[in-house]
Amino acid sequence: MSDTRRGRARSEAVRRAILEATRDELAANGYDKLSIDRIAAAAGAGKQTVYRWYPSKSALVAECVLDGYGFPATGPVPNTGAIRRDLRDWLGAFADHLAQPQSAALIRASTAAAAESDDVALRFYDHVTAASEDALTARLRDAAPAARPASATAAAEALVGAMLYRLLVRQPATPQFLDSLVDTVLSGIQGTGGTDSTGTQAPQSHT
Amino acid sequence: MSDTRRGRARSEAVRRAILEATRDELAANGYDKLSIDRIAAAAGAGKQTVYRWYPSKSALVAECVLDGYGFPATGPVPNTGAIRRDLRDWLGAFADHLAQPQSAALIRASTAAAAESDDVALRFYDHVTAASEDALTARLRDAAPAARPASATAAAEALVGAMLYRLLVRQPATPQFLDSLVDTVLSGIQGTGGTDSTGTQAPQSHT
Amino acid sequence: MSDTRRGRARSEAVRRAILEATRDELAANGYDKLSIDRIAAAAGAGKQTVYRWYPSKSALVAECVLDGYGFPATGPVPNTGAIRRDLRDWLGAFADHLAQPQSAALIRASTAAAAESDDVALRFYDHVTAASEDALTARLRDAAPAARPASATAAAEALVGAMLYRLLVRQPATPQFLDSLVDTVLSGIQGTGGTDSTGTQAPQSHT
Amino acid sequence: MSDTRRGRARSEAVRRAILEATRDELAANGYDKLSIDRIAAAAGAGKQTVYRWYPSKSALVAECVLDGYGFPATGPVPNTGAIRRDLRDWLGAFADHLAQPQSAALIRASTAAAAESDDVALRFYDHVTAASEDALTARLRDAAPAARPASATAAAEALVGAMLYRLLVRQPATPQFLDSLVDTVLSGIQGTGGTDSTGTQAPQSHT
DNA sequence: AGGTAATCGAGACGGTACGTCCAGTCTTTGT
DNA sequence: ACAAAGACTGGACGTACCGTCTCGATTACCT
Repeated sequence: MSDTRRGRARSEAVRRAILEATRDELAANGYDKLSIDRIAAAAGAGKQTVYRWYPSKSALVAECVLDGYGFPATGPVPNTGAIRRDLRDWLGAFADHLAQPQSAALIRASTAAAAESDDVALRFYDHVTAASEDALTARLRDAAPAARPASATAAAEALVGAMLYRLLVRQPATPQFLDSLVDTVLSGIQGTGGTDSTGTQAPQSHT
Repeated sequence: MSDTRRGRARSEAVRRAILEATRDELAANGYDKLSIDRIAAAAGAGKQTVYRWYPSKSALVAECVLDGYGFPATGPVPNTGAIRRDLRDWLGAFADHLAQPQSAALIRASTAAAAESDDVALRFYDHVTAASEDALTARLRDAAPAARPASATAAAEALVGAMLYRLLVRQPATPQFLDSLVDTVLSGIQGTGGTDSTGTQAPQSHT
Repeated sequence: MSDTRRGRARSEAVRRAILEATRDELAANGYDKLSIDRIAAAAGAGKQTVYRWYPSKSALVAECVLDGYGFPATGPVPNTGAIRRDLRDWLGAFADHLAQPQSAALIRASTAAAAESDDVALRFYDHVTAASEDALTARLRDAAPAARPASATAAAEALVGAMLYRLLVRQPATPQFLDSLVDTVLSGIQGTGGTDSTGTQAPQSHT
Repeated sequence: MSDTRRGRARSEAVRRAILEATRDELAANGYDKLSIDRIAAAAGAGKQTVYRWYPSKSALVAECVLDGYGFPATGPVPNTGAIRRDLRDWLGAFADHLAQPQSAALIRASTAAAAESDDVALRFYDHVTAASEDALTARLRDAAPAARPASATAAAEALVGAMLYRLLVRQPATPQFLDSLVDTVLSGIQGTGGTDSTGTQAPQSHT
């Protein structure tokens, strides 16, 4: 009873070459114009080899961007004691990464891939939300132990959503924008404060 | 010196038929598998006529979703006096729209189109951010005249970004999520409060 | 009771412009790539006007080449008393005309048109065979009153057929070829002479 | 240094299917209305495969008619000792072939193809003239060893030219016409005889 | 050492869609 | 009524890719 496979072993080197070629093609031409033929040619591989590793264009892109090149590692939020500055720095690092044209192209490509494929969408969600929510939750737990977990999710997705939205619509995430974003998420809309004299304090259910 | 156009007039009826066929195709197959051939056939039009109106797949989709069918009109935020409830209702109406599978497909398609094309991305931004920011700004002005304009933009994009992100990654915008989102945007992350004893109050410049 | 047509009269000038544009297009691109759009544009005419005069591409080409430009008038065979030289000169003049690249292109185009359309084929036959047979018959009647009419037809079509065949297959009608052709038609294949010691003199019926 | 071809071998079966589909299409619709789309569909092949084998409509038709179906093999002229009857039989067999509507359509198509393309024209010439000239020369050598080679070419092209001309202009090659043609080529125009009392015996140079 | 089997580059295969061009018709305005 | 202009449906063009299949040539394991 043996699980060692017979025949020639699959080459990791070829797989890497395919991912690199994919990354280059994505940065140059975007998701829509991605061509398996071109990728295979650029990687010096046969088309069949590409399909052996990745069954579809979207799977290839997901692998490339999420587990290979392109998406930032989303490290932990730093903890200097000053939460506003820490959050701002963390978000700024993310913005700096998105400001590189090549990274922007890769992430836009992965959003297009996620729009097409449910599988990729879920991988995208798992990779992005989980990481950023964890980072945020960990930092907030230090600053405010009473924070409810749902708030961290909402805040994480508001931050990530706003950043990706800006990327999608080609608006730069300026320092001013990042400041306003951090302020909003930490303190609520300026001027409304944390209280609502006319509304109900408890969240209302809808739908 | 004449501005009268010679030749047969361009048919608005055909244009509408093209947009309707596009809408149906998008809902059925998604952006990637959209075929101009099929759209033209379904609209009873020649391919050339489609290209006469819209130079590319992305332009067609943008017109279809933004100025035709699919994207909610993003009306004004209601003003019952209770801002939290008003905002929650406004967002809930948006979420209800996105919960319809057909609408979800159309909007995912338009995000894919925006990812492909700078032009479409800007039209998307103009249509979505401007409308939601205006609605939000108008409502906040009533509630808190002192709010800075930048906050409205950040808040609007945080809300819209979070909603679109959820749509993209196939996560339903549950009532609980909407509640948390409204709370965060109105009051900041629960537990951190409106003050930050350790951070600087004034926003820091970054990058 | 009036036979004057109401409205604007059809313009002969436009018709001529159309034929000239057709001639130029044929010489430049050949029959296959002929485009009514281009012809109309070059003639400064609307497409409808072209179709009003000529219902099809082949009719237009027939009119252009046969009754307009391109095909030689096929005048009478000269009569200097020396029939061989007269026939040779007549054929030489035809060959000279076909040697011009533009004329060659026009006639090749008309053969392509004849291959496509029965109508054009018959017009072609009427124009070409009748004229050359008449010319040949008239000359032969002077030289040999006993000649049977069928011979003139066969000889005319052998000559015309050989010339068009050479044109079709891009072989120049060299002086040597013309000499051999005239010899063959006037005297039979060299060396076989006018008698056939082993065959029957009277033509045999076949089929 | 290797001449082994890599990749999947090209399928002769597909090539044959393409030629058969072409033959059927040509017989049914003629050269002008020939559609590569339809041919590929009828052959159960992709368009690209058709283009891989034949770069253009005219090349495809040439291959189909000349080296495939349609053009008679132009066998040797029979030798029963009676040259007139032999030649008449040979030509009659050719005429019989052209009398079939389907064959007529194929050959008309190949003349249209030759009119379009220099390449096809030369292939046509090589296939037709060479074969008929060889057949004729071989037979004449037996009957009249003194015949000059140039005569055989002229005679062959006069015969072939006349036959193709009749085909082009939709005139049947009647037995009477064939008789006259054979007489003309063997003995010269009836009534002029083999001598020319008023002309020069030696061919004149022209042009 | 010699089979056996999976993988490799290469590229032909049946298809689908592309974006362009043209045929032939129809509509609009101008003459 | 005719003419130019030009939009319309329809359909073929030749190209580019898709995903599959078939080659000969490599590797690797397994007798």
